[in-house]
Amino acid sequence: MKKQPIALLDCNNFFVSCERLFRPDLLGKPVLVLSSNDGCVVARSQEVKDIGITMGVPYFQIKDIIKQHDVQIFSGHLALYRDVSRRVFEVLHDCVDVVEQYSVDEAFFVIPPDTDVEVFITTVKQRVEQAVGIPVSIGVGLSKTQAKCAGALAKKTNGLHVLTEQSWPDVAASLPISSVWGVGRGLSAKFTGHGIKSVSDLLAAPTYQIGVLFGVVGKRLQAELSGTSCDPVAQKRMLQKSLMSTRSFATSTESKDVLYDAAAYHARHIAADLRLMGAAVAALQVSIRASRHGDFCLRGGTREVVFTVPTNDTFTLTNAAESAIDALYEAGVPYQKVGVSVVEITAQSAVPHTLFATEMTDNTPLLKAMDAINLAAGSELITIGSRLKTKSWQARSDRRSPAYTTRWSDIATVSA
DNA sequence: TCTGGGGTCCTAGGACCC
DNA sequence: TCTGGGGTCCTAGGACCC
Repeated sequence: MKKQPIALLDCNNFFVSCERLFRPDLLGKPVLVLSSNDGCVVARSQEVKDIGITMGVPYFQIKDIIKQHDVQIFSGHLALYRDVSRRVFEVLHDCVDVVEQYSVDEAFFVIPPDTDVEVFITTVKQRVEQAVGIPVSIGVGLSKTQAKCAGALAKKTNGLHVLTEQSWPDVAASLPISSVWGVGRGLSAKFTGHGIKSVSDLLAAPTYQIGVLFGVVGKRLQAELSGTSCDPVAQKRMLQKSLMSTRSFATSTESKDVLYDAAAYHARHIAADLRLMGAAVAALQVSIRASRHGDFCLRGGTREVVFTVPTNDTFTLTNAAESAIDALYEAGVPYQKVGVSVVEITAQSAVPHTLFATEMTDNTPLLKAMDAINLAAGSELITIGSRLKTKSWQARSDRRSPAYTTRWSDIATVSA
């Protein structure tokens, strides 16, 4: 059977492109987007990359250079980006059958059989860019890993790159092993230590030796790079395996009430997400941490609460989260972060009826109504489990753009 | 003074069993 | 004084990704 090429569609400088969508005056100007709490750089326009500002660098370290080059700054606005992302992939789904969304700004898809690859991806790129207005790149190879390599090359040219059997050996020789998808700092150092510096070096190494030294991860990388796909494009999106909500505080705190409040905030957001997914969970984990950069960096911990029956009930989850805080809290520690996560997510339809729940109240109608109101408001109008009147612990987002697409009051006005 | 948030997968090691 | 070997399952932690 002939191998069907795999493509990767990647939105260019995605968060920056989203901001520019509603601020076309910023096209061609240096723009960057900051993480929550305006902590560090998470997206850069090409102009910002050219200045030499690197990914993930703390904001306070680059304030001078930002001023010097008149860089435009935005606080990360995930709701906006998610909405734009949804539109991008809607168009992609219109173009192809087999699509696997990989992240908020990337998706793999299978090139349909008997298609001219170049023509096909050119059309896809044009359709997305015309319909949504976000510039995208597309790379094509025989595996996801090859497609990622092609995608990187695409960004350096006109946004399209197709690897062929003829071009691949030269490309492989020019690609450092550290640039490969799945090769991070640790693996890269280990590869280099064994004399494997480029993709060709890895392809030339005996497979059994790679297996011994690098385990299944190494063998899979080698196969994928040689054009044998080990990870097919998944047509159906399965239920995700875990879900978490975490946030650093604007400033650290020793207040237990703040921890309660933050834990409840995360728990009810997870509960709402679960209901949206039609899913339930059997356990919830809460973790609290002090600052990573200080005397208390090792303080904190994780606590799990198990439910007798899988649930997505906001009251149950917030109560569990607060009881976990009770167990974890130590007076006198300046806490910086609270996170709540759930694993083993199951479809709600698969939740068994229990023999043990004696008088379980069914809050479903109430919670459904609450979800609908909050969704329509575009913010948390109704909350459960809050103890504090203010959200003083919440992160700073001083330079956040309006919710152009998800909040009625923020819709852009057009004058003609 | 100020360093993100949300995921997946793999591995090693312990508990437990026969 | 002697004290197996092999298997499974679970968990915590690490590496990696966007």
